[in-house]
Amino acid sequence: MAKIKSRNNTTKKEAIIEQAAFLFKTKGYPAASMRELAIALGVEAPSLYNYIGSKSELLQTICFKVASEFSFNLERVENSSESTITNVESIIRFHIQTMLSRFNEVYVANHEWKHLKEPFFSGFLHFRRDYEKRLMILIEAGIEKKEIKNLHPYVTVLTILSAVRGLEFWHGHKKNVTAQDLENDMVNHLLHGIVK
Amino acid sequence: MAKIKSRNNTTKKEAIIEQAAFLFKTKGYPAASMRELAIALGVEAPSLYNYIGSKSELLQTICFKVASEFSFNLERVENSSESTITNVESIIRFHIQTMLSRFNEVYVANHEWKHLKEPFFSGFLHFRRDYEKRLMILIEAGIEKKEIKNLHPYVTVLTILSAVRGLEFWHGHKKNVTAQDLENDMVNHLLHGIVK
DNA sequence: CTTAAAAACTAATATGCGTTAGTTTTGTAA
DNA sequence: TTACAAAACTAACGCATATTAGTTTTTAAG
Repeated sequence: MAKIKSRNNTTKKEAIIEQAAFLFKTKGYPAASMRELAIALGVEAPSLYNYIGSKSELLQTICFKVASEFSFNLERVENSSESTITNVESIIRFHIQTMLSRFNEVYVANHEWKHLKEPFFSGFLHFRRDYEKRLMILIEAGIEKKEIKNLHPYVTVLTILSAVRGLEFWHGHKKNVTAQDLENDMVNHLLHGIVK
Repeated sequence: MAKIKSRNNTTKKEAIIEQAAFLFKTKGYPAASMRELAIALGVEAPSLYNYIGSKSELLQTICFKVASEFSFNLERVENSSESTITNVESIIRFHIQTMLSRFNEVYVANHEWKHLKEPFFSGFLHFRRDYEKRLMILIEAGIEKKEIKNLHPYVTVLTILSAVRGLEFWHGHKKNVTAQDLENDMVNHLLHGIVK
């Protein structure tokens, strides 16, 4: 009867993943049911299994897709020959832009990864730690070059990553500020502070 | 047979809430079961209902206790006659200290409040928005007095709140940095930036 | 020692979950 | 029109959940 509605340039599996990202974000992974996901796609729950292997496979797909994109971007920056400040700014802007344009998936990767099953849980944890470590190395290089204040590198990394992550709250608000202004103000804040 | 172990100066209900905070933090509210909570307290699940009304009541208690503490602190700052910078610094330090000393409960209030049932869900959402608004008013006053850069106040509030929230990741790491150094470095970063 | 309340227990209920099996419908190409 | 595969359906299984009811054990005071 009803057919899974797939937008022109996406497969049905991609449509399921997209809807799952929205649902996992809204309800949280454990509270999101396959029946509810199916209804949102105009279908009965068992029909989903013609396209996917399991509920947890959906979570894995979302989390690791996001992870690989951030990792790829960081690699690009690591190979650049710009100043550390320019590199850090570039990373902050990538985080902000990705957070805003791919909100559901990034949110799920940030919040629901702890419900991954092994070995994916450990794999994702390892990715996170590795990503933070690579950022710390970047920051340390900047301190070495006297471009950046001698604060503890992990605290700096944590502050930056946490701040951009917090855009999940801005997403709902839609204040009278454009995405571009938001991005510029946050970069300014994180690099130069708020004290005049 | 087995008795709920209550530490000397806490009631059994408080012991349940404390353990629930740990469990809700670790597994997430929907995935945390009353059976598991009971086992952690050395008891069968139905016995818990001699002390509490329901699972969701536990979540409500945790979320609103944390909320009231932050609200109370903000009220204190609002009535102070210090400079805006001093006030903002005070709030940041309170967030950091509370995050570190009351980790489980603050984490649950930050992450699991969306599983509150009505009218508590709406109530908590209202509290959050109100808290952010009051912080914005504080920031706006600082901009007026030319103490603070003219960035969009909501972006500033979001950046600060998100950064301190991110300490949930530090908690596990226990890097070679004391809580005091962490606090000072993060305050320094958020007020004055990282660029030398 | 008796007694009454506090606090544990066992058993059971209703509900919802992810998933599988088997069947029917739909869409497409020969 | 026929035939085949893709994709939907219904029914059901096994399991876990929060919670209730009713009963027994433990605790502590008179």
